[in-house]
This record gives sequence, structure tokens and C-alpha cells, in this order.
Amino acid sequence: MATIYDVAKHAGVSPKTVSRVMNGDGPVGEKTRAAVEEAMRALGFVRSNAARMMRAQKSGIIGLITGAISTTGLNHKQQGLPDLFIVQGIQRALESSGMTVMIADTAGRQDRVAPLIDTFLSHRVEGLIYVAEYHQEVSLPQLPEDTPLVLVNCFDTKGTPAILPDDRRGQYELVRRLIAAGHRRIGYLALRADMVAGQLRPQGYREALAEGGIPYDPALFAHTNFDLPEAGPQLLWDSIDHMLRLANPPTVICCGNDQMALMVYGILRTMGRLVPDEIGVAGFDNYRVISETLYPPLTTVDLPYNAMGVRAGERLLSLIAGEDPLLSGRSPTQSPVCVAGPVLWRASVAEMRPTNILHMKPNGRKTDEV
Amino acid sequence: MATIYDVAKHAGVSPKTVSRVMNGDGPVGEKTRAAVEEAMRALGFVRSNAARMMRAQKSGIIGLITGAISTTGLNHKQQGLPDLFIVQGIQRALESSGMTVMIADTAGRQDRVAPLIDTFLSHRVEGLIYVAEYHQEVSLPQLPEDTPLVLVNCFDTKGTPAILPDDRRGQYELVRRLIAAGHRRIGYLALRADMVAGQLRPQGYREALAEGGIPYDPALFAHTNFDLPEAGPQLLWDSIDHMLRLANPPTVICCGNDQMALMVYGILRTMGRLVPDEIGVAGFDNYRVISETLYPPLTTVDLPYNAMGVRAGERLLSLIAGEDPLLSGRSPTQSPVCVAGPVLWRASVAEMRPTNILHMKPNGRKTDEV
DNA sequence: CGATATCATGACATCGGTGTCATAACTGGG
DNA sequence: CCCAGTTATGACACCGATGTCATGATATCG
Repeated sequence: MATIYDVAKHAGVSPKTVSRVMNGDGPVGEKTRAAVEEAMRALGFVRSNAARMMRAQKSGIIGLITGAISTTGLNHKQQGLPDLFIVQGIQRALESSGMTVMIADTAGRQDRVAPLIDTFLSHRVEGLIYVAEYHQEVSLPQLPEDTPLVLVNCFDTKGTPAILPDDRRGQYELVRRLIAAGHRRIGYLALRADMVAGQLRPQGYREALAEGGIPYDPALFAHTNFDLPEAGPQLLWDSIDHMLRLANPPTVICCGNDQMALMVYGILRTMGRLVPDEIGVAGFDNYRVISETLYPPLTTVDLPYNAMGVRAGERLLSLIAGEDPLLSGRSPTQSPVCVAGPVLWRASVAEMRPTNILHMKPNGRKTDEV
Repeated sequence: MATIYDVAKHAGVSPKTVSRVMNGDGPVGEKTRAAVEEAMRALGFVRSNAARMMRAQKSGIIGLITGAISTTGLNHKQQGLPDLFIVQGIQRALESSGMTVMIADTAGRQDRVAPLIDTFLSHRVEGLIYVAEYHQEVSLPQLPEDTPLVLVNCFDTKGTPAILPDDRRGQYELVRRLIAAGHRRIGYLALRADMVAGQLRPQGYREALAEGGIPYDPALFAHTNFDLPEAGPQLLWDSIDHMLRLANPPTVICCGNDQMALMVYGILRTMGRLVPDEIGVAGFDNYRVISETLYPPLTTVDLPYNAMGVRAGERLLSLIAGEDPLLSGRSPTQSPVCVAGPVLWRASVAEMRPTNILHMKPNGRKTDEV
């Protein structure tokens, strides 16, 4: 591979002049510039980043660590969902700054994180981003304090800058929309309670109910571990069956995520219930391969992974630029950034016809069956 | 960040000795080694890859370019499927060699490929891998001939080493399995004919039919552009409707991929047909979020993206090591490596009961309705 | 026309490891 | 006790780009 010395010799100038042509530093004569550019072309010259970064003490590299690529024990089916969009968003944000992203995954093993960080440090990354496969709390090894870190889809207790999905808000908006559509009996099949999303989303659900003057009915709410290898579908079936046998059954069921909604579609139809005519279904995540392909298409909440990635990239850039409130000590407790996505209203939930609405009172009981 | 000079001073030795401790080159005295290691720990030393690679003329970096991350116009719903697993496989293969993967995506724009390659070359990558979002032909700009390249999920006309899914074989095995289960009327809803998978998979289907002595019936075969934004579901509905109205309708329908199968589930159930009791459905890809979550779970063919990634990584390593048949001119036409995945038999297709099978003759016509 | 400002260019040191070669400190056989 | 043969260590150059400073060539102005 050609070096600037080769180029310089070919063009009959000094290496420094070649450098000037590349970087537009000092002034360069018109003919000289042309000669150098010609020489670069002739030799197929590409500048060595290693040498450059050694001198400049800047690598132009961002390290991205993700556990998201890999199969994790507990959530083996969730693999590969969000992070691509997050990565894409990150790249979009970093693109203009000329940074290159170096990526590595932990293969789901926490003990790989430390060595990966070392590898990245040996490349003198200017910043690190850690992407988790689902909204959770994490604890990373200590970094040298001059290496900024941004967490995405996760948070820690040390106040490290974090970009999170606004699960509570998203679910709140969706349920609000359901209520506006005339629904009063709204079931909720939640994710496992030990997942952050299994807590925050139900919280949004209850807030929206409260605001709509609808009392919370425990019979309409269940945590269901639907992705258990064998028992999952059965558990889900039982939860749904239980709700539908109520004297006052739900007119729509919210699912903890789109994947659960997919399974619910199958179960409801096997039960002989038409979606959306007899019962509505709503999801969460806007996992598009599911939400757009389901028949009928799924009403859901968009989880703005791409936007989160962009925010993470921007945040990291500002940290690198030293505009960081944390490092400069301006704001000691940096609250995480929550990004909310829009409700996507599709055909899986019916707008209640006025007559149907008349059948209901705000408290959710039928009053005048014809 | 500390350098070996800092470490050397701290330990009271020369920089070269520190280097020896790190690399285990020359002999080092016991006490000296201990002192150096202590110094490294005390200073939090991490060796600079830039300096190292400058001297060694090796970067230890592999460049990975993918269009797979991004939304492409034609297949906007297909995004984010394979590449994560491919990336994971690549990393698994490269892990032991100590290589680091640098990743960049084209955001679906072909004109971004050249600049990305330049960026990678400036980092002096030791090899490049290009991953396409779906099985297709590509044409990449010329690379310096000492930089090896491996294509994954795509191929070109220049004989560049490529790792491909064995679409034909996979479909063949699946249909063979369907026939073994007693099915004689097998419908096929193919992907668009301008996609490689829309050609090779049907080819495998027909081969299996031929081998099973079942005549190919054009009425049971259709290319259906199911992922058209609006018209998609309707097209698919019409194709299915047409097949089911035949005097001799299919007992199982093969879909071009799992996503199509997902939509077919919805349509069949809306039509009131039970899966698998009244009609079987099979997919392709083993896109697990779909195939395992569908109710009932989907019979499909595993597309071994992870294995393909591993193969690609191994191939690249051998190219870098100079064991390449191409470069050494041993084998001029390097045929692409096709990786086939297993058939995954799940509940979406019924094993025909013996009585049912008795109703059929090998040519697929009913003979003795009781 | 001479003095000074500006432009164009080059010499040289430097970044942080590592290869090469030299040298110093031992060890053991005769 | 001396010399060959190891073992342990250091001095120095080098990889390729670039910051600093110096210098030669023009341009500008009083």
C-alpha cells in the first residue's frame, strides 16, 4: 500500500506538501496540488489511519458493544430485534462526524464485556456505546474516565448517560386511544414482572384507565410468560380463556409486545373469535415484520429504536466534544433520556360503533342489552 | 492514556523489556516481569493498536459492509432479518484469531459502498466481508488485489468467494418431507420471480415432486408479491382462494418464506380454514420470531445464517493466511459455498393419517371416497 | 528600490510500539 | 581462573502522517 512518501516522490514534492493537499492546511500552489492529486490517483493512495491517529491521538473510532445480537437464555426468541435499528441510528448520527463504528457482541455472556472493552481501548476508541437487547438495568466495569460511555436500552445506578424507550408513556397513549375509540373493558396481558417493560407498560395502562375514569379490574390483567419453550402458548390460552369467560369480558386485549400479540392472534382464532370484529388486539414495539404482516395488521406502539440510536450517537458526540454536563460537573444527576414513539392505529382494533358505546356505561357494565 | 514508556519508567526498565513482557518474545527475568506487570496494572496500561499495527503492518481489523441493516425500497419489510446472525457467526469464526470487526452499513444506497471501502482501507483492514440483505447478485467496485473479500448471501460474476444459502436444496428437502407425510397435492406460493429465492426454491419444489412421482400442476403454483404495501394481502388472498376452489385442492401450502406464511395463517383463518387440520402451511427461513411464535408453530426450513457467517469468517481467515486457491492460482473458478439448513417439522402441517393416504394414488387423484 | 508582509514549500521531530543488533551479566567445563 | 555459551537487557531505528519552525520566492507599499 502506497504511503505519502511514495506519493511525494512520484509528484516531486515533500511528504509534508502531500499532507497539506490532503488536509487543506497550509497554502499549496495550483500546479503542485494537481501533481500531487495525480500522483495519489496513479498510486491508488489511501491514507493510513494508524499513523494519522498516532500523531493526532485521535482514532475516529466508536466502540459499540451489544448483547443484542446474541441469543440470551431467558429471552431466546427476542433475539435480533431492536439493535439493528439502533445501530443504524447510531451510524446515522455519527456519519457526519467521520467516525467509524467498531462493533462487537458479547454472545450473551457478561464475562465477555471486560475483554471487549479492553480491545476497544487498545484501538483508542473515542467513545463507547452499550446496547442492551431489551430494556433493563446493567452494570458495566469501570472505564477510564476520559472515555465517554452511553447506554442504550438500558441504565445503571451510576448515572451513566442512557437512552431509553418510554414504555410507560407509549402504553399510556395507546390505551388512551383505545378509550377514545369507545373501549371500556380493556384486557392487559403483561410481560414478565421481572422485566422493566413488564412494569412500566402496565403502569401506563393503569394511568390511562385512571384518566379515563375506568376502574382498574384485576381480572383483566395478567403477567404471562408466553415465551416459555413449551408451556408458553398454554399459559397464554388460559389467561385469555379466563378473561373471555368473565361476565363482562374485554372488547380489546393489549399485549405486552407484538410477539405476544402474534401468538394471541393464533389462539383467538383457534378459539373461533374473529379479530377485530369480536375482539380487538393491540401490541407494543411495532416489530414491523409482525405488526405489518399480521392479518389484519396490528395496532401497536412504535418503539423508536432508530431515533434512540440517533440520540445515543448525538449524545456521545457531545460527550466527546466535552460539552458534557456530567464531566464538567454542571449537572450531577443526569437523568436518562426517554424516547417515546407514536401509536400506530391499524385494523386489529375496531372503533366501537356508537350503538356499542351506548351499551356501555363509563364503569364498563352493559346496561341495556336489546 | 499510559504508554510503554510510562510503564518502563515506573518499573525501572527499558520500553523494549515491557514489550517483551507483553509479547513473550525474548527471555525476561522473573523479578523484572513481576515489576513490569505491576507497573502495567498500576497505570491501567492498554497497548495502542495504532502504534503496534504501524510497525507490524497488520491492523487486526476486518471490515464488514452490509446493506442488510437498512431499509431497502423493494423489501422494506425484510429488514434486519439475517445479518445479525451472520454477523454473530462471523465474529464467532474470527474470535480465536484476535481480529476485530469494523462494521458499516450502506443505508441501502449502492453509492455508499465505495466510500465505505475507502474508509476501511484507510484503517488497513486485513479483509472485507460484504453481507447482502437477501440472496442476490451484486457488483462491487474493484479492490486492491491484496485485500481479500468474501461475499455472504450474494455473489458476483467475477468469481469472488461467496457463501450462499442453499435455497434449492432446502425446499427440496421440505417438499420431500411433505410427500413422505402423505401429502400429494402441494401448493406453492412463490416469492417474486426476480428474486433469486423466488427461482431456486420453486426449483427445489419441482425436483422433489418429480422424484416423488407427482406431476407438476401449474394451478398449484403462483408467484405472489405479498409484501406490496397495499395490494399484498389481497393478491395473496386471491391466489389461495383460487387454489382452494380447485376440484382437487392442496392439502398443504408451501410459502416462499415465513413472513408470507404468517400472512397466509391470517387469511386462511379468516376464510374459516383450520391450520393444520384442514390445510397445512409451511414456510422458509425459520425466522424464529415468526416460526416459533405462530400458533400452531410453523414447519419451515432453517436458513443457517449463523453457519454461513462462520463459514464466511473461516474463508476470510484462510484467504488472509494466503491459503487461497484463487490467489495462488490453483483453482481458477472458485464455486460458491452453498450452506443448507435442516427442515424443521412443527405443528403447522399434519401427518396424513393412513386412511387419508389410502384415498390417494401416487398421481394425486382420489380413488375411493368411502 | 529596499523593507516588510505573504505565500509556498521543506527539514525535522514526534506519536507508541517493536525488530535488529549490541552489550552486560551469568553459567559451567577444562 | 579463563573463555565459550547462554540469558537478560538496553540503544536505536523505523512504521506513516502531521505539527512546528525555518527558508526561499513573490507581492506590496512607502
